[in-house]
Amino acid sequence: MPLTDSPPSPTNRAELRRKAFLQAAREVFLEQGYEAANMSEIVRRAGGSLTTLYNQFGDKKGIFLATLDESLSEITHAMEVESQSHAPARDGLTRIGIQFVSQLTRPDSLETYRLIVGLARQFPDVAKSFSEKGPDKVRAALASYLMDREEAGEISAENPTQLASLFLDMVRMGLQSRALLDSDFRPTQEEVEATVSRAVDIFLNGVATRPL
Amino acid sequence: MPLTDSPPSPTNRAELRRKAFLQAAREVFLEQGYEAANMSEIVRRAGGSLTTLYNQFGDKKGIFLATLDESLSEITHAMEVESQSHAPARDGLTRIGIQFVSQLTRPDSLETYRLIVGLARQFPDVAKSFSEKGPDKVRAALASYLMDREEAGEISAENPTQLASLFLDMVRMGLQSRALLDSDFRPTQEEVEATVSRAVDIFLNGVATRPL
DNA sequence: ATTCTTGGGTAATGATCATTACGTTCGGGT
DNA sequence: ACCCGAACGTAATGATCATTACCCAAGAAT
Repeated sequence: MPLTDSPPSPTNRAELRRKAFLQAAREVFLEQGYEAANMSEIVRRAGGSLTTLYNQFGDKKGIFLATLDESLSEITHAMEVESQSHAPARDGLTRIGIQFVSQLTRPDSLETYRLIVGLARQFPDVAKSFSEKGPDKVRAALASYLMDREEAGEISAENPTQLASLFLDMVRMGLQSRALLDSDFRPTQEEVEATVSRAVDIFLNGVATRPL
Repeated sequence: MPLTDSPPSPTNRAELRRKAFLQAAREVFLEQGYEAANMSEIVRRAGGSLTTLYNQFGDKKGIFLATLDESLSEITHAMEVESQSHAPARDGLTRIGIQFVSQLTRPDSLETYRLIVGLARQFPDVAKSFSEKGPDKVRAALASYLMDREEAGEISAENPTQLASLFLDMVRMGLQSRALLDSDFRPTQEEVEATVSRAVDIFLNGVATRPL
């Protein structure tokens, strides 16, 4: 287990190696997938040697989990929703939606998600930890914002968590599911905004021309 | 290319073999994933021999594509949406939604989807063909139903296709995304109905207590 | 300077398959 | 009963790795 204290000037050699390995491994896993990824390729890109790689991470699964951890914390961190806001519903939802979708359709978020979904059977713990750190957190944050808006009398939110899920799925999946299946597709900022704005419309007011 | 005519009584031997291979291959691919799937294991389960397997399908990718085709047509066929219906919006949407979600959360639909998503980078053509045969078809069917409902004056549907996507994503993803990450999760009929009914409510009337 | 530890480079080692080759057997058409 | 092509079963063949062994260099500590 790496200690955080190190001699002042000569920055921990091992630490540098580790960073380089993680960076390279992440590239390789995202590009090739878990099975197809080649340990030697990682070393080729990171420099260093197979020996060191194995000493630091144990085995292939070990280094894979380590890279996932890094990717996850990066993604989920960038998603710390601004749900403390007391902005009016339309504004707040739009802002949150755009933030959320932009984050999820970044190429490496997508690739990471592909990996996790593909391996959910093999590594259930990874998938679970992802759910908790990512989706669950965002949903909870949005739910609390919705409750705030209900108190303001703008909306009716009996079941805020379920409602939050519905909204997130709505803004998210149009673009994400397309992107998941077509790895060349990358939505523009305008597309993101248009999708979100349409979703917010429907979420708030529905499509009925009269109560149905 | 296999001809469809065969001697009346002695049902085409090759045809039987083919069915058995496809069935076994599908099991193996869904259980193990593409890379990990073992050709000999397929033969072990199907009976017959490696030689015959290769003669019928060419190579591993070939038999994989063949099984995918079968899975897809099975799924989409079962979903030949009752979009010809002229039922009132709430009824029609509810029925379509339930049908759709039940279908997609079946274990082998989920596993098939996992496989395709995981391989989208490696075999873009597979992912594309899946999109066309599956999602695109369903979306189009729903869009036409929405237009019908617009003519009936029940809803306003400027952009029916986009609207269809939003609705489908809404009903679908709550359960599907949970199931994708947790391979043990299987929604009950009640959960499906509750989710869909809530989604239909919001889709039709929104959550706003007054126009926003 | 010398030992000691850790990382580097290269080449085993051992598995695990996809894919093919080969000699045998079987069914059914004559 | 005889023949032919299609299946069988088994065992190559050849790749491709994960993982390990070995031996050498360099830096730190003594």
